Amino acid sequence: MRTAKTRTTITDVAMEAGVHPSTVSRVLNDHATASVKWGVFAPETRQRVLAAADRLGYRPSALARSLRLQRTLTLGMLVPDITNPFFSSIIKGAENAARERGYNIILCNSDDEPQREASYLRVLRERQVDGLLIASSQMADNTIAELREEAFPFVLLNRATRSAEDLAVVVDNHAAAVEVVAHLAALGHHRVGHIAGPQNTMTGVDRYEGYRAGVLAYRLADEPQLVIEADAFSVEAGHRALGIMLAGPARPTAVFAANDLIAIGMLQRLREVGARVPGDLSIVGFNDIPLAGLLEPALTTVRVPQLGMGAAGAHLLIDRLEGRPIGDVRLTMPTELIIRASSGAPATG
Amino acid sequence: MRTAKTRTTITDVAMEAGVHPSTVSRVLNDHATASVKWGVFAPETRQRVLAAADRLGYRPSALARSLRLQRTLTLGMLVPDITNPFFSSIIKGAENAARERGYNIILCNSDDEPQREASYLRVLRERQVDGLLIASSQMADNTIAELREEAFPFVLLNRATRSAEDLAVVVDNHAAAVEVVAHLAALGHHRVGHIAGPQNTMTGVDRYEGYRAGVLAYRLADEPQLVIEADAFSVEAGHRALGIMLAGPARPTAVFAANDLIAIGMLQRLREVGARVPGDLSIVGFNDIPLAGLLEPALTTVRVPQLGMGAAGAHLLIDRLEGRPIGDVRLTMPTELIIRASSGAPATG
DNA sequence: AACCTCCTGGCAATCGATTTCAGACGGCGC
DNA sequence: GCGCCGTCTGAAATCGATTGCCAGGAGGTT
Repeated sequence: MRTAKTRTTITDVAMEAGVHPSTVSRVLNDHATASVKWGVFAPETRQRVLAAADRLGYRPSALARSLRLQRTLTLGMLVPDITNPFFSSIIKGAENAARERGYNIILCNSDDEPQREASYLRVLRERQVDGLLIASSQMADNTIAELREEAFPFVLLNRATRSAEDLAVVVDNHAAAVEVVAHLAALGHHRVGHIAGPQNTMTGVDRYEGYRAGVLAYRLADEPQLVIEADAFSVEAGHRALGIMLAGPARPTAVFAANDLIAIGMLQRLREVGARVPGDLSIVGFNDIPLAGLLEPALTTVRVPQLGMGAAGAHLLIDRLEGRPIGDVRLTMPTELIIRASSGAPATG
Repeated sequence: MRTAKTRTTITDVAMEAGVHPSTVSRVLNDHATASVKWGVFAPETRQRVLAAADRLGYRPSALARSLRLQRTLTLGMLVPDITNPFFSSIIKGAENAARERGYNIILCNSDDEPQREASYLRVLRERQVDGLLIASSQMADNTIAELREEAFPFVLLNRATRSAEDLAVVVDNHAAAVEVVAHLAALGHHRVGHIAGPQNTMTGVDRYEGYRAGVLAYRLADEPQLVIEADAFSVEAGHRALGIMLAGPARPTAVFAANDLIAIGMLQRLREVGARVPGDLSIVGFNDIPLAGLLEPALTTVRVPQLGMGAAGAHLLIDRLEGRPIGDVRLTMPTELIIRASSGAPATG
């Protein structure tokens, strides 16, 4: 019983219909032959084959087909942490788009460990995924360079490389960060701090540099102690980092967090010390994850179109795979500053 | 250049090493033959093969191997919504466990649409995934019955069926719900409401019935208007449902939400109407998603070991796939009531 | 010296579908 | 009536790896 019944193959269908397997294949795929331009089959044969396939509940083996065609209709996706709502939204967007176009996604959670990343990369290539969606921010540039050299198709999400030929979907982190600082300056803040993301990531660096540009442009207080580098884009790291900043002499009236999770960690810290937001400290995040608007106070943040980024990435990759013309190699999605309750005017005096 | 270089195959390695492909296969897999009990090869041959494989950067094709072996070392996973933190944690747990044991996961987001579910199910079986992890709560029981009849291996996560043979990893929703009501009763609440989950899901029904049992056991107010069925396990549904309850004559002093997202929607509604939590209304959720403790007020909720459930599900499935002995067909994970700030004594008078 | 045993590694079938090449058959024009 | 052409279908190779079976050779025993 256990392994008794083997799957029904194309040969079974052929036997049942009394034709050759190749005929079955052609009928089911509406295939053109050298002589037949548009798979026009004798209606009688066609019917017999379809009926037989139906009767036997035939399901073609994607494995066999992939082996023959040398394409799997599968994309590999590498993300640092699926429980980060930012990435889960991106995944959802990518998965939807891929599905629409007939592709599936094998998901790999790297936990930001280079070793896991490398191991997954190997596995995905052994499985002959047609292409890769890489949202893993820490992946070493030379790992990516390797992919590029081997002409393995991939698209970077929420990061880019120096190479101008790599496909990537990004946002203008620098400009958005400047906009955040502008917003805080307009509210009357002069001492604006920044909890930066890890500086070995592109987003971390770009947002930090945008912050610096904003500080200079708006002539805000420019002191080293106003910036702390968080060791991860996480709640815990934000909690720790703000603790460090508050223990020092910085005394900011507003702090720009490198992402929403860091901002949430900061809010938590502020609750612990009994500070009011935005009364004692204004907080601005980045990404606008689904829960950002539901926090208390609701978080002012930069909206990044997460579903859109995922979808754009998948479409870009599939366009490349299918040889369609590609517009821009680097796609920049629009951002929008969403002003909510966590940012306000500084306390006077 | 584009398609010039085809992948290096086992035949290439064989040629390079001057041996037969079968020898390469056996060396690389340390394989026993009829006569050779433990893949003992002439060290010289062995070295030559390994060196050749290394020199050519040989990567076996998982596709070809899977076709031959009739197993893909791949699991399919169906979830209703990856952006729900509850499920993303389960996915993470499952993925970690699967990875440890050499399996990969193809992720499918059903969005709770039966049509998408069915379509994914078909695709996953065409791809010959070795087994399925099903966390999709709405999947019709007869779809599952079909899988069972065809002896297709699967494990249900966070739900079960009536059939005693189906593998499942669950929590005792009924008992946990009773415990929630007990907690609220102990705080002095007499009018405890319930925003129930969709009653076409097992978790929705079990938690509702546990609530009912608790209400009866603790002799609390037992009025129909104290229960509203949310139309989804989502923030928006919770927001709507509490609005409906508050518009009616129910006047609860505490409400048990069928899950944390519903509870978050309720908190949002209460902020809008200016009610204080827990002063005006105590709120209890279910699941303890990662952000539950970071909300303001921090959410009292039932902790469900999400990573553990995912991991247990993956292990259970793989045990079944590999023919290992299986302890309990239905694994019940422990829950724990986490008391935080959102539940307190009712206002007196 | 003949025979047996034990290693080692080659041969070929197999997994299931696709596709090129070629053959068969029927009809039509001359 | 014969040849040609167009339409359909069959035969067989192919994708890349695994594995049962078998052959040949080395070494030991009688």
